[in-house]
Amino acid sequence: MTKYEEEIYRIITTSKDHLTVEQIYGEVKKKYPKVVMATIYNNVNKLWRAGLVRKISVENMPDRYDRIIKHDHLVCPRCGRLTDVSLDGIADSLRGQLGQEFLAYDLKVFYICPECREQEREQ
Amino acid sequence: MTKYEEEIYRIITTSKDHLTVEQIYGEVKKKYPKVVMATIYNNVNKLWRAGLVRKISVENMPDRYDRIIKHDHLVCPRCGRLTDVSLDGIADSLRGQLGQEFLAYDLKVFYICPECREQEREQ
DNA sequence: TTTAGAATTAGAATTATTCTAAAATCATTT
DNA sequence: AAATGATTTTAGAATAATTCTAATTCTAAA
Repeated sequence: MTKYEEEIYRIITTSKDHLTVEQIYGEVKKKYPKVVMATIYNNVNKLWRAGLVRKISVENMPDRYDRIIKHDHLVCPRCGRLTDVSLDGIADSLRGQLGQEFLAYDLKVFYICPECREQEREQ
Repeated sequence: MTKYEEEIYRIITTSKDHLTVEQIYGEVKKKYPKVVMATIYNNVNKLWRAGLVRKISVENMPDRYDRIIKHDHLVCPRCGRLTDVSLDGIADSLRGQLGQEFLAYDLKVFYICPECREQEREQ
């Protein structure tokens, strides 16, 4: 691993949030102020292709990066907030219903997050 | 509905495939050769915001559009092919496990499609 | 040290998408 | 049918996101 790979890997896997390349860029800059965007792209893609980080795509939102460890996501369509959640039994259910092997699955549940629900009440 | 909205809606909802804006553009052009890309973007976004079509985002693939009718997707990470599939019991399982209401969910199952599996065997 | 290979940089190039203002179209009222 | 105002479409510029390329720097082995 090169220093940037290592740093970017560390940032993605230790962050509580789900970071965009823009945000990762901001973080890497704190330690290596001269880094350029191309390096962030190079390295997140490398990490992603190597299966070391996970990329999360949601319609009309920038891609975000996450640790690999298996979990699902709640997505608030109002504010874009992602929340980790672990749902049981999905893989078993898929295995039962699909007549074939699968590699992985990706489950997003859309809901209005508490903050947005609160805001709505205020209006 | 304007003529383009109508045409684009028809194209998305009657296609067997899951079309990109590029492909929708190609289709609309058959009937209205002078149409420009901006019109496609305007109208798919309008349809999407109105909840009349669904947008599908998969990492490292262009967004695609689909009919609204509820179903899940198999995704082949090799070739990008999307296949419709209807999986039962997911919503119930979510309702049981989440302590809160949700709006919708989005489930993608990654698998190597028959064509790609075949290709692999040939090598 | 020198050198070969990999990593990083800078910036250009490409692609995707949005924005803006003008032109065209449409529906409605006169 | 002509005039009006509202909406839609167009063209092209502007912006944003991402990739590419070639030059430079770094690293580690000979």
